Amino acid sequence: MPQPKTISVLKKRSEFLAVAAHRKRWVSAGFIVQIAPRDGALSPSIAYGLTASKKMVSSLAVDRNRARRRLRALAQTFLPALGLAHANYVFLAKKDILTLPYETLRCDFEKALGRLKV
RNA sequence: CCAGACAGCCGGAUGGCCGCUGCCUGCCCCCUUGCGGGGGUGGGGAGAGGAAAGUCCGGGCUCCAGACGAAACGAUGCCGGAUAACGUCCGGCGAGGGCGACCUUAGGGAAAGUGCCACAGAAAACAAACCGCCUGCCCUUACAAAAGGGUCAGGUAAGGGUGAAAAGGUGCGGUAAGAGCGCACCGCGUUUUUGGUAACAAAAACGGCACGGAAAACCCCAUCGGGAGCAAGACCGCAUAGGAACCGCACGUUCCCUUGCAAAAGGGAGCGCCGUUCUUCGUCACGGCACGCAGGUUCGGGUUGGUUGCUUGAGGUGCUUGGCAACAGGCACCCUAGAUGAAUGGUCAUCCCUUAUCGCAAGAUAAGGACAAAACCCGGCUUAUAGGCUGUCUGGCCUU
RNA sequence: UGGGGCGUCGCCAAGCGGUAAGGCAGUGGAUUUUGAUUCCACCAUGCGGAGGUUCGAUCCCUCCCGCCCCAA
Repeated sequence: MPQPKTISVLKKRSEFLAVAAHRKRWVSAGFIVQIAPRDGALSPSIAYGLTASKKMVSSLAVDRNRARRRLRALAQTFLPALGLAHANYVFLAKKDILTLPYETLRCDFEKALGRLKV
């Protein structure tokens, strides 16, 4: 729940590529999670990035924005408690994230984070 | 009440919990001489659209380019007005559609020129004779008349058939048969007059039909247009390097002045050459005529961070004045998103609406909530759009 | 942001004002004992969609839809 700032956001293209190159991921119905180790010296020990592409989600900007917001809501709420320290996460949205109930997404989120190790 | 036309508006509502991005602000800490900056933690307030879309036009703004003109290229195209501008809007005109309210309209020029009009048809554009009709001549029956005929000579655009289109239409006269050959009306053209700013309309006279379509075929005429775009542009930081290769250079000439004995040097003017603007050309302007600096092209290498531009603007709302209107003027009030792997939300509840099922009904349950999200900013156009509301008008039916 | 191009049968495609070539594939038949090859025949509710110009549009014009490429 509301904690002092313990997570930050990935913004650079090179950071996204580094996480993808680590090749560890978990696939669920609504999204895909990728994980990579994070430099321990950086002050927030967890960081995440979001991707909603035209190919995987929808060609409409409205749908892509909604998919990204649902993912961001999940990450902001549960990642500080469930995420591993010194890790970078990247979430890729899939088309079904627009229609799945929130409760299902929450269960998938917990399961995916439990399975992934650096 | 039904059907319809036009104009305008809305684009789910309220609340709880948890968040995001700017702005204002209280407190604490750190850096700084100071201005100020950074971090933490509270509070307040703001936060997608009518199309934000497609990127089809027009501008503002910014940078680049020495000025102007012509050609080329592109766009527009009835008339008048509005506007910063437009291919937009408003008001008219003409043409077409609808019983009507109203709607549609790329609508300059075809006697400046070139080209096109397939098939069919005799003929498709300085018209033309296939059938037919008529006259003459000739032949035959049977001398003439009449009828029939002809590898004959003419006349004829009334009739036939073809075609999208056949060279004014209808009627009367006229004729060998016909024909604007003549006349009346209609159409067309020219001229004049009247009304109108104009497009155009109306009337009169004359002409006697001359002028087919098509310019969304080329084209001509008129008007407009310099190019690129906020990834424009500016600043800071970082990094690399002070790279490599190649290209080009007119080495002019005449006169005058100054210094000098002279050689020569400096300055000025003319001609010539070279360079400088956007595809080309021209006129003018500016600069140059040097063995040394600068220039151009290509290759190689580095950065793809931050700040700014960035939201006060042809701005909104209300009242009012002018105008048929688009719109313009005046006064008052208001400040209403500024993100950049890109905020403006997630979730829950109640209500509203729609659909489905159950039910006589009240109602219950379930599913769902149109299109579509700013990316420098405006004015338009086009396209998408569930459901709903308001006003004016038209046609029909019923009742009084 | 700016610029350019393409949609024609299941596939590859020509045509670019006058009734839509051709090849591959498919279907049927002939040849063959059978198959391949070869030969013959058949195969497009109308050229991505909607309007307009024209007598007539795949072609010309306008607006949409889908796809691709280039520059920064």
